[in-house]
Amino acid sequence: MSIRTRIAPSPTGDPHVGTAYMALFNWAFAKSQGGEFVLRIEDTDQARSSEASEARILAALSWLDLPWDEGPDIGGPHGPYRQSERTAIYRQHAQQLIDQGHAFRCFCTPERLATMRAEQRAAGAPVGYDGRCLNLSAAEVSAKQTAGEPSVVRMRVPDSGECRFRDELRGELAIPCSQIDMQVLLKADGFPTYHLAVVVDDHLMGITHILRGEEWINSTPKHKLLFDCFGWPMPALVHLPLLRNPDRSKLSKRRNPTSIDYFRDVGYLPEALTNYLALMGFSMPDEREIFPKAEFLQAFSLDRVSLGGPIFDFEKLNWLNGQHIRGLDADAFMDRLGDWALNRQRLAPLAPLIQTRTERFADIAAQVDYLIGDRRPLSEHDFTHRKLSREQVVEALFRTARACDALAQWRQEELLALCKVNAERMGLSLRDFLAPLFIAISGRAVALPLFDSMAFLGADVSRVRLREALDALGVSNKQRKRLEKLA
RNA sequence: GUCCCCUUCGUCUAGAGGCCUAGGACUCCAGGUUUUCAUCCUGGCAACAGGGGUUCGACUCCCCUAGGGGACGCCA
Repeated sequence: MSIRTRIAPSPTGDPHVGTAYMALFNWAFAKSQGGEFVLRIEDTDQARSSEASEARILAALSWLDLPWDEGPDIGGPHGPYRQSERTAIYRQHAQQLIDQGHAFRCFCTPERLATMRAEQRAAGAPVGYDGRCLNLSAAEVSAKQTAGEPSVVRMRVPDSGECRFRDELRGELAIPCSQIDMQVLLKADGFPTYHLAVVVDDHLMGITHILRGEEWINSTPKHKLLFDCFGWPMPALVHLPLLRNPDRSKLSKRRNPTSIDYFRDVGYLPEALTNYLALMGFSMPDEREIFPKAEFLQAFSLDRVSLGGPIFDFEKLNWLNGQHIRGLDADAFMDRLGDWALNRQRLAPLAPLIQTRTERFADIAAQVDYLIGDRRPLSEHDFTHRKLSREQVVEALFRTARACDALAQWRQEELLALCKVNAERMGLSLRDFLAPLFIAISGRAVALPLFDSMAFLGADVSRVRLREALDALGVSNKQRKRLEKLA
């Protein structure tokens, strides 16, 4: 049987470099053995999923040149490849589980569940559903349903024993059943949770090997149980290590740029990024470090995968990107540079801003330098302001950085709104509040409009610049603690 | 708190019981090439988490401890 792997991103934000990492390994594993690589969109979270995000993920994976054989855009024999279009399938399977006694209706409110968890945690017990609705009679269930009470479907879990499964890199793993929660399978809105959808789809789409992040090991028993209930064979499992921040925590946008678009925008070559990602947990048999994707594919083998969580090291990525750039011949170099810098599509949003401010084309470079390339390095005295104290400058930057970290949608209106709110809280005019931000983002007091600039630069670059500004000002731990308590 | 995973230079890693005086790469340092800088070349600093076993022999196998990470959502 032919090998089939998949990448199953959730379109809930920026295309994440972790998705690229998993896609690369899934792609390499399948393709190295003549198999297929499937792209499936896991958009079962109605509140957070967006078409825009899906489009960006597809574009990002295309940019990295990780082509999929089946997917929402190109179809295939196992479609649809978007989970929101498969809800009937999940409902039918959930019903089957109920009919066979493997699942049950639960009417507990989110509020009750939250209190329950808080109590369990306080008591030091394993946190999980307490089984209140476990033994509702059929009559009780239908009475509640006709009364219009919202409900979910939960899976039943054996209350003793342990769940065993095999990880191709770690061998046999066992997790006590007491640790497995009675997971919600179907939400009140009729959409499946990840756990139901992933099992049903992986089976129906003929996935033979699941390469995913280590963070999933603990929920594997839920999946194993479901595969068993349905009487389906479990795909082979490969849990890859997680990419880490320098402090070894899971890579996060709060501490590092994580959007694939960031890497494109600041001028990394896609082949350099995939090359670098291939080095995370994998090594060539001859220890070569600079190689094209085709050779990675050729050499790929699970027994060359290591398990320690690799720290994402921009220094080494920069070196590697330099190697790839210098490896280009002059023509290719010019083409690639042109695609990056003088890209019509990329520059389009800038045109209306620059045109009105230009008398000679020579004026342009100085206006956009901080948008096309890096902003100049900052020091403390760049932030001296005629009205604002140093403390106020720091606070304005901190508030903005914090709000930006939490921002779901990187849009001008949202940015303006968050600045207005924070300026008001500090009792400052918007103009004064924005002054340090201009410095942080552009490196100067007078620049193109701030929110246009931030929108153009994107979330990751903007966040990095705000963090760097705070670093330049040298915020003490004491001050940081005070700032973190601010409303 | 409960459970699970992981552990070789600061970082990415090689290492499948003797090839190990532990190798390579990034960073850093020193020298060389270069009108400057960068590239490039040469050299250097730097690690088997600790403790017990098993074995003639342990970086490699087992156990314990420690450290790190992850999971515990009607998120994925």
